[in-house]
Amino acid sequence: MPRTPPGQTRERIFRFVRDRLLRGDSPSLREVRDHFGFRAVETVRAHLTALVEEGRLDREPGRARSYRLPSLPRFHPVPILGEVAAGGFEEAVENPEGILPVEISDSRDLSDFFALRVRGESMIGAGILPGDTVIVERGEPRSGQIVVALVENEATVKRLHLGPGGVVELRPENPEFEILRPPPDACRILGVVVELRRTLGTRWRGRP
Amino acid sequence: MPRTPPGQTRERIFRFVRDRLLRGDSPSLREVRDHFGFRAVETVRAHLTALVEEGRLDREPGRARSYRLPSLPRFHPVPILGEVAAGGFEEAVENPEGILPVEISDSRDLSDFFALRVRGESMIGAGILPGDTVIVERGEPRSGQIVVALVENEATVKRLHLGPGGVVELRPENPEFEILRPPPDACRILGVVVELRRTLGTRWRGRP
DNA sequence: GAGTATAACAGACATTTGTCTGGTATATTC
DNA sequence: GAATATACCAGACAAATGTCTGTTATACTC
Repeated sequence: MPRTPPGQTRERIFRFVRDRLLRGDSPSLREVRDHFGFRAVETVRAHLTALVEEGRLDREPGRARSYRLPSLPRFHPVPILGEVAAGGFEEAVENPEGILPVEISDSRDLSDFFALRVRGESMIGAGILPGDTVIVERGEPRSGQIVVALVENEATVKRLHLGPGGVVELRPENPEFEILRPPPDACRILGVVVELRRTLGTRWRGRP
Repeated sequence: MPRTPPGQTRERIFRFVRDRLLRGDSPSLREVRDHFGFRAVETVRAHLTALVEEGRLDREPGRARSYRLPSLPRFHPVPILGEVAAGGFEEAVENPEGILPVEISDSRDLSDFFALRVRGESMIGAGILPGDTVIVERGEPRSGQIVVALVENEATVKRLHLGPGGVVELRPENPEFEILRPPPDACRILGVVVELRRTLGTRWRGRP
């Protein structure tokens, strides 16, 4: 293998490893060696060790395939809930429609998160359309935040307003919908919407 | 280790491995063994082999830490472009602001995808707000699709309408904005918006 | 030219990790 | 009760993988 200008091969190795890691598949030293046509494992190890020292990679010594991207946010499994309404909340978490990988800060409690598909057009004014997926964190919501609430056995996305004396208002962002003022015991705030995802397909092309 | 009811331990092992895999970290047999307090590696191997036969896990024999989730959509690295405007497009791809893992079908060409942060309020009617991140696939757009276009050296998100004779219309979805009818040589359609992501609130979110 | 840093190689070595063969115990089924 | 299936254990083994030590060559600096 001919000698290359300083840093050039290292950059190519970094990109190769990075792309493999983003696919969830950490390569072994020999796999990297073979990909670049090196003849010595040590060549790869030297480059990777340098990349770790530069802070561009992380690793655990003496472990197979342990290189990681320090800058890459870690994905955590968040259950996509189907019918929260009928059963209890915990049952819904135990039988998710699917799992969605979501970036969550390490300081948060993973079990506080879930995802929900949006029904209805009541939040169009906030850019939340039917069919969107919202990611929700359970916990005490503040006034003004967009929340998921369980009202009359149905999960609904609205903006929360807390009035004096603990009066709860759930405000839609669509003039065609009414503000909900449920009595405290008929309404349970499930959590705060922290992220929204939408896949654009062919379904709603040309919507007015 | 006491004997457990059939299937129960296997379920727990599956969940443990699944969660580790979603964090991008495939456990070794001995790591699983230690986590559950087994004394024999073979116990774990038997369970995992069964899970593979049930189709709940995938693996490559004779490879370290090679268990995978077959159901998990594969995430691919998509560059987040900063300033497309100034420089050329290829330069922007080479120097991304960050990398965003995106679910992409295997039939697509990974290098056709990029992500862009939305500026301006011209697409509020389509539920696309400033600050949102759109994921874009390069390629020939069809009339009616939401596209990213390069007009007067600035990337902009609009709905595309192709009129007779190849007339290009870029329609905002906000009554306060005008329809753009750029001459063909002053407008380059970069691609079609296929996904949208929005982070709400103060939750931490890392950018690599 | 001497010194130094970097790229790449060579090959032995140690550890991690997966594989295999056989065994014990507890249910369930016929 | 015999046969069968499953959960778990024990320990040897082999393959994959990371580690180490030493070497050669090229480029740059003083």
